[in-house]
Amino acid sequence: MTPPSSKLSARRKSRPSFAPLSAHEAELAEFFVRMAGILGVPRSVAEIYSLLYASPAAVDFDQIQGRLGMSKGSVSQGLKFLRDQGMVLSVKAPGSRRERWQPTPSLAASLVTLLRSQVLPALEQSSPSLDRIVQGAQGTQASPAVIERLTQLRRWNARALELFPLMLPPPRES
Amino acid sequence: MTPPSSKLSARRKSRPSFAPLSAHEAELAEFFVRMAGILGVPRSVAEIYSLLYASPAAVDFDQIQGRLGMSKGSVSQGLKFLRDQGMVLSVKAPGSRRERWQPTPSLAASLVTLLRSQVLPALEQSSPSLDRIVQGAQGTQASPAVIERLTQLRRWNARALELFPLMLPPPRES
DNA sequence: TTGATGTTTCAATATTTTTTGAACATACGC
DNA sequence: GCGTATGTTCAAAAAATATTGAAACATCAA
Repeated sequence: MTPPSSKLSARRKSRPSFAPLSAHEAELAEFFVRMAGILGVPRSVAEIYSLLYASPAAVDFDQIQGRLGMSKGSVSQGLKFLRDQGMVLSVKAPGSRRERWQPTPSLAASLVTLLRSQVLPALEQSSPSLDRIVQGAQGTQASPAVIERLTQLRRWNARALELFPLMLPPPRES
Repeated sequence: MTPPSSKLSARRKSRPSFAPLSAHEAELAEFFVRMAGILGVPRSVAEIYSLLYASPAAVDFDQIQGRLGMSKGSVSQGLKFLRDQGMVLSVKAPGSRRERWQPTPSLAASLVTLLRSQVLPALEQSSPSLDRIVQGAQGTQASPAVIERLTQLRRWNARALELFPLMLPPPRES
Protein backbone atom coordinates (compact mmCIF):
# COMPACT_ATOMS: atom_id res chain seq x y z
CA MET A 1 0.00 0.00 0.00
CA THR A 2 2.80 2.40 0.68
CA PRO A 3 3.74 4.19 -2.53
CA PRO A 4 7.14 3.54 -4.18
CA SER A 5 8.04 5.01 -0.96
CA SER A 6 10.84 6.95 0.54
CA LYS A 7 14.22 5.52 0.71
CA LEU A 8 14.93 5.24 4.34
CA SER A 9 17.13 8.28 4.35
CA ALA A 10 15.00 10.28 1.96
CA ARG A 11 12.94 11.59 4.80
CA ARG A 12 13.36 15.15 3.60
CA LYS A 13 10.16 16.21 2.00
CA SER A 14 7.69 14.05 3.87
CA ARG A 15 4.51 16.07 3.57
CA PRO A 16 3.67 15.94 7.24
CA SER A 17 0.02 15.23 7.78
CA PHE A 18 -1.68 17.49 10.24
CA ALA A 19 -4.09 16.47 12.95
CA PRO A 20 -7.57 17.78 12.37
CA LEU A 21 -9.01 19.88 15.18
CA SER A 22 -10.01 18.08 18.34
CA ALA A 23 -13.60 18.33 19.43
CA HIS A 24 -12.75 21.03 21.94
CA GLU A 25 -10.67 22.98 19.52
CA ALA A 26 -13.51 22.89 17.04
CA GLU A 27 -15.97 24.05 19.66
CA LEU A 28 -13.74 26.94 20.65
CA ALA A 29 -13.41 27.86 17.01
CA GLU A 30 -17.18 28.04 16.71
CA PHE A 31 -17.24 30.36 19.68
CA PHE A 32 -14.74 32.71 18.11
CA VAL A 33 -16.49 32.51 14.77
CA ARG A 34 -19.79 33.52 16.34
CA MET A 35 -18.27 36.44 18.16
CA ALA A 36 -16.28 37.57 15.17
CA GLY A 37 -19.40 37.38 13.05
CA ILE A 38 -20.96 40.18 15.07
CA LEU A 39 -18.30 42.53 13.80
CA GLY A 40 -18.20 41.07 10.33
CA VAL A 41 -14.88 39.32 10.72
CA PRO A 42 -14.74 36.34 8.38
CA ARG A 43 -14.80 32.78 9.57
CA SER A 44 -11.34 31.94 8.37
CA VAL A 45 -9.82 34.72 10.43
CA ALA A 46 -11.65 33.67 13.56
CA GLU A 47 -10.57 30.08 13.05
CA ILE A 48 -6.94 31.03 12.77
CA TYR A 49 -7.08 33.12 15.90
CA SER A 50 -8.86 30.37 17.75
CA LEU A 51 -6.23 27.83 16.82
CA LEU A 52 -3.43 30.03 18.08
CA TYR A 53 -5.40 30.81 21.20
CA ALA A 54 -5.77 27.17 22.09
CA SER A 55 -2.21 26.19 21.26
CA PRO A 56 0.43 25.87 23.96
CA ALA A 57 3.16 27.02 21.61
CA ALA A 58 3.49 29.27 18.59
CA VAL A 59 2.16 27.76 15.36
CA ASP A 60 3.63 28.04 11.90
CA PHE A 61 2.02 28.74 8.55
CA ASP A 62 1.88 25.16 7.37
CA GLN A 63 0.36 23.89 10.55
CA ILE A 64 -2.34 26.51 10.39
CA GLN A 65 -3.09 25.57 6.82
CA GLY A 66 -2.94 21.87 7.53
CA ARG A 67 -4.93 21.69 10.70
CA LEU A 68 -7.63 24.06 9.54
CA GLY A 69 -7.70 22.65 6.05
CA MET A 70 -7.71 26.02 4.36
CA SER A 71 -5.86 27.48 1.42
CA LYS A 72 -2.56 29.28 1.55
CA GLY A 73 -4.26 32.42 0.38
CA SER A 74 -6.70 32.39 3.26
CA VAL A 75 -3.99 31.75 5.81
CA SER A 76 -1.88 34.55 4.43
CA GLN A 77 -4.74 37.02 4.33
CA GLY A 78 -6.01 35.96 7.72
CA LEU A 79 -2.63 36.42 9.32
CA LYS A 80 -2.26 39.77 7.65
CA PHE A 81 -5.55 40.91 9.09
CA LEU A 82 -4.70 39.68 12.57
CA ARG A 83 -1.24 41.18 12.35
CA ASP A 84 -2.62 44.55 11.23
CA GLN A 85 -5.04 44.54 14.13
CA GLY A 86 -2.22 43.74 16.49
CA MET A 87 -3.94 40.53 17.50
CA VAL A 88 -1.07 38.13 16.78
CA LEU A 89 2.68 38.20 17.06
CA SER A 90 5.32 36.21 15.27
CA VAL A 91 8.52 34.77 16.59
CA LYS A 92 11.18 33.34 14.34
CA ALA A 93 12.78 30.06 15.15
CA PRO A 94 16.60 30.25 15.25
CA GLY A 95 17.97 28.58 12.11
CA SER A 96 14.79 28.77 10.11
CA ARG A 97 13.25 31.44 8.03
CA ARG A 98 9.80 30.28 8.99
CA GLU A 99 7.60 32.38 11.21
CA ARG A 100 5.64 31.03 14.14
CA TRP A 101 2.52 32.74 15.35
CA GLN A 102 0.87 33.29 18.69
CA PRO A 103 -1.90 35.52 20.02
CA THR A 104 -1.04 38.89 21.47
CA PRO A 105 -1.07 38.68 25.25
CA SER A 106 -4.18 40.74 25.88
CA LEU A 107 -7.30 39.67 24.07
CA ALA A 108 -9.10 42.63 25.63
CA ALA A 109 -6.68 45.09 24.11
CA SER A 110 -6.96 43.32 20.78
CA LEU A 111 -10.71 43.65 20.81
CA VAL A 112 -10.59 47.35 21.54
CA THR A 113 -8.23 47.83 18.64
CA LEU A 114 -10.50 45.84 16.38
CA LEU A 115 -13.54 47.80 17.44
CA ARG A 116 -11.78 51.07 16.95
CA SER A 117 -10.62 50.12 13.50
CA GLN A 118 -14.22 49.48 12.52
CA VAL A 119 -15.91 52.36 14.21
CA LEU A 120 -13.46 55.24 14.11
CA PRO A 121 -13.27 55.63 10.34
CA ALA A 122 -17.05 55.68 10.14
CA LEU A 123 -17.24 58.34 12.83
CA GLU A 124 -14.56 60.44 11.21
CA GLN A 125 -16.07 60.28 7.76
CA SER A 126 -19.40 61.23 9.20
CA SER A 127 -18.39 64.33 11.10
CA PRO A 128 -18.38 66.79 8.24
CA SER A 129 -21.52 65.24 6.79
CA LEU A 130 -23.36 65.71 10.02
CA ASP A 131 -22.25 69.28 10.26
CA ARG A 132 -23.54 69.97 6.79
CA ILE A 133 -26.78 68.20 7.50
CA VAL A 134 -27.47 70.07 10.69
CA GLN A 135 -26.68 73.37 9.04
CA GLY A 136 -28.87 72.56 6.10
CA ALA A 137 -31.72 71.69 8.41
CA GLN A 138 -31.34 74.82 10.46
CA GLY A 139 -31.11 76.98 7.41
CA THR A 140 -34.41 76.35 5.80
CA GLN A 141 -37.48 74.23 5.95
CA ALA A 142 -37.20 71.80 8.83
CA SER A 143 -39.34 71.01 11.79
CA PRO A 144 -37.82 71.84 15.16
CA ALA A 145 -38.20 68.22 16.16
CA VAL A 146 -36.04 67.03 13.29
CA ILE A 147 -33.45 69.69 13.97
CA GLU A 148 -33.33 68.56 17.55
CA ARG A 149 -32.76 64.94 16.50
CA LEU A 150 -30.03 65.81 14.07
CA THR A 151 -28.30 68.06 16.53
CA GLN A 152 -28.21 65.30 19.08
CA LEU A 153 -26.82 62.93 16.54
CA ARG A 154 -24.00 65.29 15.84
CA ARG A 155 -23.38 65.72 19.56
CA TRP A 156 -23.05 61.95 19.95
CA ASN A 157 -20.76 61.67 17.04
CA ALA A 158 -18.46 64.31 18.48
CA ARG A 159 -18.55 62.70 21.90
CA ALA A 160 -17.67 59.30 20.52
CA LEU A 161 -14.77 60.79 18.58
CA GLU A 162 -13.36 62.29 21.75
CA LEU A 163 -13.87 59.17 23.77
CA PHE A 164 -12.41 56.57 21.49
CA PRO A 165 -8.81 57.69 21.45
CA LEU A 166 -8.79 57.51 25.21
CA MET A 167 -9.54 53.84 25.30
CA LEU A 168 -6.08 52.76 24.27
CA PRO A 169 -3.04 54.19 22.54
CA PRO A 170 -3.32 53.79 18.77
CA PRO A 171 -1.50 50.86 17.18
CA ARG A 172 2.14 51.57 16.60
CA GLU A 173 3.46 52.20 13.10
CA SER A 174 5.00 49.21 11.42
CA MET B 1 -48.45 63.56 -24.80
CA THR B 2 -50.82 62.78 -21.99
CA PRO B 3 -52.19 59.27 -22.42
CA PRO B 4 -55.93 58.75 -23.19
CA SER B 5 -55.92 60.28 -19.88
CA SER B 6 -58.03 60.39 -16.82
CA LYS B 7 -61.47 61.70 -17.04
CA LEU B 8 -61.46 64.71 -14.90
CA SER B 9 -63.11 62.93 -12.05
CA ALA B 10 -61.15 59.71 -12.43
CA ARG B 11 -58.48 61.03 -10.13
CA ARG B 12 -58.64 57.86 -8.08
CA LYS B 13 -55.56 55.85 -8.87
CA SER B 14 -53.12 58.61 -9.68
CA ARG B 15 -49.81 56.96 -8.98
CA PRO B 16 -48.39 59.80 -6.94
CA SER B 17 -44.80 60.37 -7.84
CA PHE B 18 -42.46 60.66 -4.89
CA ALA B 19 -39.69 63.15 -4.43
CA PRO B 20 -36.27 61.56 -4.48
CA LEU B 21 -34.12 62.20 -1.42
CA SER B 22 -32.71 65.67 -0.99
CA ALA B 23 -28.95 65.97 -0.81
CA HIS B 24 -29.04 66.21 2.94
CA GLU B 25 -31.37 63.29 3.32
CA ALA B 26 -29.09 61.22 1.14
CA GLU B 27 -26.07 62.21 3.17
CA LEU B 28 -27.79 61.30 6.41
CA ALA B 29 -28.76 57.97 4.90
CA GLU B 30 -25.13 57.27 4.10
CA PHE B 31 -24.26 58.01 7.70
CA PHE B 32 -26.82 55.53 8.99
CA VAL B 33 -25.78 52.98 6.40
CA ARG B 34 -22.17 53.19 7.50
CA MET B 35 -23.01 52.81 11.14
CA ALA B 36 -25.45 50.01 10.52
CA GLY B 37 -22.87 48.24 8.44
CA ILE B 38 -20.67 47.80 11.50
CA LEU B 39 -23.32 45.60 13.00
CA GLY B 40 -24.23 43.90 9.78
CA VAL B 41 -27.55 45.65 9.35
CA PRO B 42 -28.41 45.85 5.66
CA ARG B 43 -28.42 49.06 3.70
CA SER B 44 -32.14 49.02 3.00
CA VAL B 45 -32.96 48.89 6.69
CA ALA B 46 -30.64 51.76 7.49
CA GLU B 47 -32.11 53.81 4.67
CA ILE B 48 -35.61 53.32 5.92
CA TYR B 49 -34.67 54.31 9.42
CA SER B 50 -32.82 57.33 8.16
CA LEU B 51 -35.79 58.52 6.16
CA LEU B 52 -38.08 58.29 9.16
CA TYR B 53 -35.47 59.96 11.32
CA ALA B 54 -35.25 62.97 9.06
CA SER B 55 -38.99 63.31 8.49
CA PRO B 56 -41.04 65.78 10.46
CA ALA B 57 -44.09 63.54 10.37
CA ALA B 58 -44.81 59.83 10.26
CA VAL B 59 -44.29 58.26 6.84
CA ASP B 60 -46.37 55.60 5.18
CA PHE B 61 -45.40 52.46 3.31
CA ASP B 62 -45.83 53.86 -0.18
CA GLN B 63 -43.82 56.95 0.54
CA ILE B 64 -40.97 54.89 1.90
CA GLN B 65 -41.02 52.71 -1.17
CA GLY B 66 -41.37 55.64 -3.51
CA ARG B 67 -38.83 58.00 -2.05
CA LEU B 68 -36.19 55.34 -1.52
CA GLY B 69 -36.96 53.60 -4.77
CA MET B 70 -36.95 50.15 -3.28
CA SER B 71 -39.19 47.14 -3.67
CA LYS B 72 -42.24 46.34 -1.60
CA GLY B 73 -40.51 43.29 -0.27
CA SER B 74 -37.60 45.28 1.06
CA VAL B 75 -39.80 47.87 2.67
CA SER B 76 -41.90 45.20 4.31
CA GLN B 77 -38.91 43.26 5.59
CA GLY B 78 -37.10 46.37 6.66
CA LEU B 79 -40.04 47.64 8.65
CA LYS B 80 -40.46 44.22 10.21
CA PHE B 81 -36.85 44.26 11.35
CA LEU B 82 -37.10 47.77 12.76
CA ARG B 83 -40.39 46.95 14.42
CA ASP B 84 -38.96 43.77 16.00
CA GLN B 85 -36.02 45.77 17.34
CA GLY B 86 -38.39 48.32 18.74
CA MET B 87 -36.79 51.01 16.63
CA VAL B 88 -39.92 52.29 14.93
CA LEU B 89 -43.54 52.82 15.89
CA SER B 90 -46.65 53.03 13.80
CA VAL B 91 -49.63 55.25 14.14
CA LYS B 92 -52.82 54.77 12.18
CA ALA B 93 -54.51 57.65 10.51
CA PRO B 94 -58.20 57.94 11.46
CA GLY B 95 -60.32 56.77 8.55
CA SER B 96 -57.62 54.80 6.79
CA ARG B 97 -56.22 51.38 7.25
CA ARG B 98 -52.79 52.55 6.27
CA GLU B 99 -50.03 52.67 8.83
CA ARG B 100 -47.66 55.55 9.23
CA TRP B 101 -44.20 55.06 10.68
CA GLN B 102 -41.88 57.06 12.85
CA PRO B 103 -38.72 56.36 14.81
CA THR B 104 -38.97 55.34 18.44
CA PRO B 105 -38.21 58.36 20.63
CA SER B 106 -34.89 57.17 22.00
CA LEU B 107 -32.30 56.19 19.45
CA ALA B 108 -29.97 55.28 22.30
CA ALA B 109 -32.41 52.76 23.69
CA SER B 110 -32.94 51.37 20.22
CA LEU B 111 -29.24 50.84 19.76
CA VAL B 112 -28.89 49.00 23.02
CA THR B 113 -31.72 46.71 22.03
CA LEU B 114 -30.14 46.11 18.68
CA LEU B 115 -26.77 45.36 20.21
CA ARG B 116 -28.29 43.02 22.70
CA SER B 117 -30.18 41.13 20.06
CA GLN B 118 -26.91 40.49 18.24
CA VAL B 119 -24.66 39.72 21.15
CA LEU B 120 -26.81 37.99 23.74
CA PRO B 121 -27.68 34.91 21.71
CA ALA B 122 -24.04 34.37 20.88
CA LEU B 123 -23.07 34.65 24.52
CA GLU B 124 -25.80 32.31 25.63
CA GLN B 125 -25.03 29.69 23.05
CA SER B 126 -21.41 29.84 24.02
CA SER B 127 -21.75 29.36 27.74
CA PRO B 128 -22.08 25.59 27.80
CA SER B 129 -19.44 25.21 25.11
CA LEU B 130 -16.95 27.21 27.11
CA ASP B 131 -17.66 25.15 30.20
CA ARG B 132 -17.01 21.96 28.29
CA ILE B 133 -13.87 23.36 26.74
CA VAL B 134 -12.40 24.49 30.03
CA GLN B 135 -13.22 21.17 31.63
CA GLY B 136 -11.71 19.29 28.75
CA ALA B 137 -8.57 21.34 28.97
CA GLN B 138 -8.25 20.89 32.71
CA GLY B 139 -8.87 17.18 32.43
CA THR B 140 -5.98 16.08 30.34
CA GLN B 141 -3.17 17.31 28.21
CA ALA B 142 -3.13 21.08 28.27
CA SER B 143 -0.53 23.63 29.09
CA PRO B 144 -1.26 25.78 32.13
CA ALA B 145 -1.03 28.86 29.93
CA VAL B 146 -3.81 27.64 27.67
CA ILE B 147 -5.96 26.65 30.60
CA GLU B 148 -5.48 30.11 32.01
CA ARG B 149 -6.58 31.71 28.73
CA LEU B 150 -9.63 29.57 28.40
CA THR B 151 -10.64 30.12 31.98
CA GLN B 152 -10.48 33.84 31.53
CA LEU B 153 -12.55 33.59 28.41
CA ARG B 154 -15.24 31.78 30.33
CA ARG B 155 -15.09 34.36 33.09
CA TRP B 156 -15.66 37.16 30.58
CA ASN B 157 -18.50 35.34 28.97
CA ALA B 158 -20.19 34.91 32.33
CA ARG B 159 -19.61 38.51 33.25
CA ALA B 160 -21.05 39.78 30.01
CA LEU B 161 -24.11 37.62 30.47
CA GLU B 162 -24.74 39.13 33.88
CA LEU B 163 -24.16 42.64 32.69
CA PHE B 164 -26.26 42.77 29.58
CA PRO B 165 -29.68 42.31 31.10
CA LEU B 166 -28.99 45.28 33.34
CA MET B 167 -28.56 47.68 30.48
CA LEU B 168 -32.25 47.92 29.69
CA PRO B 169 -35.44 45.97 30.28
CA PRO B 170 -35.96 43.36 27.56
CA PRO B 171 -38.30 44.28 24.72
CA ARG B 172 -41.94 43.77 25.55
CA GLU B 173 -43.87 40.87 24.06
CA SER B 174 -45.94 41.71 21.03
C1' DT C 1 24.88 34.35 -6.61
C1' DT C 2 21.57 30.83 -6.45
C1' DG C 3 18.01 27.88 -5.64
C1' DA C 4 14.80 26.13 -2.59
C1' DT C 5 11.71 27.51 0.94
C1' DG C 6 8.28 30.49 2.68
C1' DT C 7 4.84 34.06 1.78
C1' DT C 8 1.96 37.21 -0.78
C1' DT C 9 -1.00 38.54 -4.62
C1' DC C 10 -4.93 38.43 -7.29
C1' DA C 11 -8.14 36.77 -10.88
C1' DA C 12 -11.41 33.22 -10.89
C1' DT C 13 -14.77 30.68 -8.24
C1' DA C 14 -17.73 29.59 -4.47
C1' DT C 15 -20.58 31.06 -0.85
C1' DT C 16 -23.48 34.04 1.63
C1' DT C 17 -26.42 37.90 1.96
C1' DT C 18 -29.64 41.15 0.10
C1' DT C 19 -33.10 42.58 -2.97
C1' DT C 20 -36.79 41.94 -6.06
C1' DG C 21 -41.50 41.10 -7.57
C1' DA C 22 -45.39 38.52 -8.32
C1' DA C 23 -48.56 35.48 -5.87
C1' DC C 24 -50.80 35.17 -1.68
C1' DA C 25 -53.17 36.71 2.69
C1' DT C 26 -55.93 40.04 5.48
C1' DA C 27 -58.89 43.24 7.07
C1' DC C 28 -61.36 47.37 6.61
C1' DG C 29 -64.52 50.65 4.67
C1' DC C 30 -68.37 50.51 2.17
C1' DG D 1 -70.57 40.24 3.49
C1' DC D 2 -67.58 41.99 -0.81
C1' DG D 3 -64.03 43.91 -3.10
C1' DT D 4 -60.13 46.20 -2.87
C1' DA D 5 -56.47 48.87 -0.52
C1' DT D 6 -52.67 47.41 2.25
C1' DG D 7 -49.11 44.25 3.59
C1' DT D 8 -46.57 39.85 3.71
C1' DT D 9 -44.12 35.76 1.89
C1' DC D 10 -40.83 33.45 -0.49
C1' DA D 11 -38.47 31.55 -4.54
C1' DA D 12 -35.45 33.32 -7.79
C1' DA D 13 -32.05 37.09 -9.39
C1' DA D 14 -28.53 40.22 -8.16
C1' DA D 15 -24.96 41.90 -5.36
C1' DA D 16 -21.53 41.54 -1.97
C1' DT D 17 -18.02 38.81 0.35
C1' DA D 18 -14.99 35.11 1.20
C1' DT D 19 -11.99 31.47 -0.43
C1' DT D 20 -9.04 29.15 -3.52
C1' DG D 21 -4.85 28.10 -6.02
C1' DA D 22 -1.44 28.99 -9.22
C1' DA D 23 1.97 32.25 -10.36
C1' DA D 24 4.88 35.99 -8.73
C1' DC D 25 7.74 37.50 -5.30
C1' DA D 26 11.03 37.62 -1.37
C1' DT D 27 14.56 35.94 1.50
C1' DC D 28 17.97 33.41 3.46
C1' DA D 29 21.21 29.24 3.88
C1' DA D 30 24.59 27.43 1.35
